[in-house]
Amino acid sequence: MVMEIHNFFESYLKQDSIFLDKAVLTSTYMPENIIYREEQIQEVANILAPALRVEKPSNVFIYGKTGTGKTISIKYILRSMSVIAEKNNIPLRSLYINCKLKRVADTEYRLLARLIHELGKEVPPTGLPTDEIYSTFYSLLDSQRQLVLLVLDEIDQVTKKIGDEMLYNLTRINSELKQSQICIVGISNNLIFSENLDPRVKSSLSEEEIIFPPYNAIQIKDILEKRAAGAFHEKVIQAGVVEKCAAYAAREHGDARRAIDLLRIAGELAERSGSKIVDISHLDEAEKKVESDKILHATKHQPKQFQSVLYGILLISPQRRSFFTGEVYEMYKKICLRQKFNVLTQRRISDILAELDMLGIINAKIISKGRYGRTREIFLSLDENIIIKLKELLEKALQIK
DNA sequence: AGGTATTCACATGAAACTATTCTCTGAGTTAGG
DNA sequence: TAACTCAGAGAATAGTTTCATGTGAATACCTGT
Repeated sequence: MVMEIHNFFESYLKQDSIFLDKAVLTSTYMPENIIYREEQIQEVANILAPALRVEKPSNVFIYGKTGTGKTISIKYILRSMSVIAEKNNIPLRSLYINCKLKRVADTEYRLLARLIHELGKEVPPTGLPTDEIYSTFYSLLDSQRQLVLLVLDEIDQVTKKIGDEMLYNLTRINSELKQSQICIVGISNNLIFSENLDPRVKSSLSEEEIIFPPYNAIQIKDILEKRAAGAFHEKVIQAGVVEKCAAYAAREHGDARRAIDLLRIAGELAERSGSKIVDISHLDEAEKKVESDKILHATKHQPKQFQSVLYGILLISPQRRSFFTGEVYEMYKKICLRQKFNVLTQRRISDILAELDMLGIINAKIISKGRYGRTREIFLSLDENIIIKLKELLEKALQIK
């Protein structure tokens, strides 16, 4: 047994990979130059350039859907700015925070804690009053003369959870600081994000706005080709694969990241099956895998109650094409009783259903049945394979049967 | 027939509560001098 | 007397409950012909 594993690793090592450098297809990879985004990068650079003279640039807001190159562009700019700053001894500091990361920066406290961490000081994960965290942050910022570029990626996620009060505080930091200056760059996926923001915050935060339009199919194809050339050995990718991949992503509002992910997974699947090439069939398989992984992963880390609701839906769905909140709630109650979980209120279930809808696991529409009330009409539009896997997962998690 | 008023079955929002996790503080305890 | 322990106070957070209010259109109920 041990020997077998040993042999497996030996031969795994010997077999040459179809990948030249897989890292090229990951989201952390930084290309030499970013194509089709030159205009936007120049614009942002124009706005932020005063930072190099230690003058406070205008706050910037960047909009654009997922996979339109926002994050990578801003990182690219930050990187080259800090290179220059270092060379010329400019006290410039850039902080990049992704606000969406669960349990890292998705609350006011944690976001600040994260910022402090980036500034090189540790702070306990909980237990302290928020004001204290604020003052630590202030004093840390003000400890020396410097200009801080604060990039908040997916900023809409924070506001959704904790309101815009903290953004207001951030915009006011400058007046409190004696030595330093801070410039905020907000990045948002949501195009109408700033509309339901406190007007004061809105005006001071979005002094400048830049929009990243989606890529079209041709652009995605070019991007993919460039990446593929770096990632795979020559002649691995079969004709038409890149094209199809691009077409698929273009259909989904020009999301380049998805296209790149898809290509990477297709490559991994091909490699795992021992193939020397990547063809369309691998791509199709990858597409399915991405979808099912997304859903399985999302459900796996949810609380029991959430899983119970989903299990209830799975039990109802084979018989019915669509069903309503009340029915799901009844089924859910039965499950809880049987498994001796405590039963949550319908109010909560309503929220859980909304979350399931957000995750794309169910498809819910709010309809009015006139005299017979108003409710969600729920469809479960998952592939048969995924349903089976999902059911297995849930039964295990909930210890059913 | 045509118009309007009701009414159902939830949706949606806000606030408040609960359990858990964590820090900090200071009293009490211990061990060594 | 310094070092250690440990309970209790105070905070933040996720998940939930409670209370309140909103809502779209199929029906019930009128009205006048």
